[in-house]
Amino acid sequence: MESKGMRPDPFQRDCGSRQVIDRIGDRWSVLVVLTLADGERRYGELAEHIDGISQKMLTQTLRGLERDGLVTRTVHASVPPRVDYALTDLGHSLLDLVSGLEAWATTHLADVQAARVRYDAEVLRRPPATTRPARR
Amino acid sequence: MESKGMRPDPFQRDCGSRQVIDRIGDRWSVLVVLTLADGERRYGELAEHIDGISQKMLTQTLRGLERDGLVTRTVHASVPPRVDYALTDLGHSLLDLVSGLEAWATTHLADVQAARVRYDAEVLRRPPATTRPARR
DNA sequence: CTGGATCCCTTCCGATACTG
DNA sequence: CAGTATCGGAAGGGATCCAG
Repeated sequence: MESKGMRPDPFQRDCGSRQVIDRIGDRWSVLVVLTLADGERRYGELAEHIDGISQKMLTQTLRGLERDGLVTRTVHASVPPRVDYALTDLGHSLLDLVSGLEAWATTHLADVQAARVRYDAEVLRRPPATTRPARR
Repeated sequence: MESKGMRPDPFQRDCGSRQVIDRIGDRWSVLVVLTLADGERRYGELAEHIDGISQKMLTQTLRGLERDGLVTRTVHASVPPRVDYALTDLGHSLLDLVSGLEAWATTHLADVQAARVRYDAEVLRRPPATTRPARR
């Protein structure tokens, strides 16, 4: 139980805020949230839209987001079954941030790729260190 | 080579923008960037400030950030050796976003934790499905 | 002090098969 | 259609020892 005066500090290993950052940082969570930006989507729609995600990871990611109160899961008792996912208010509050992430990624992609090429070329030019004598 | 008219699309599996998102999503990258927000830091300072990070992960994370052009690495030829890390302009452009992430995490931590408790309690109440007959 | 190299255990994650 | 169950390979990540 944290007292009112204490702010959560992600630099402390046991602070829950680090778990929150981890979830946001999750590879698929960002893409799922972005896909739900325009409104609710069916399970299959999500799977189709997010190229390369496996059934397992999609389900697992959705469960995680649901558990954290970021998305809702609505089961329609019909045949065939239909399940809709949508962002909660909490989820929407995250949307701005995540959109910003996407925007940053797309606008600075070229810079990052250029930096990588430069770095890799530099590393290749480095001598193998004073020669590594086989140990012993 | 992408033509000018094509925007990077993180929903495509092979788009580089997804790699960028992955780096941001990296567990330690966010914390390292945040630590460098106030200016350059020595290797040891970073290690001390980010509770729970191992030497290996710190070094690995810094290399990744350096490769992507987000941080600079400055070696001072002294004894004992001293290495300073600092954000590049590109790194600074990311800082706003990452700070937003931290802010969101800390302000909504309580909501997330409450949602988890609710969800977990709900799951426990669920019946073990129509009974699992030992297969066959 | 700042790491590089290794060992090794854990977690992630994709592929596949099966159920309501 | 929307999952769950399971297996095995790949990657993540900590501990330790060593070098410049």
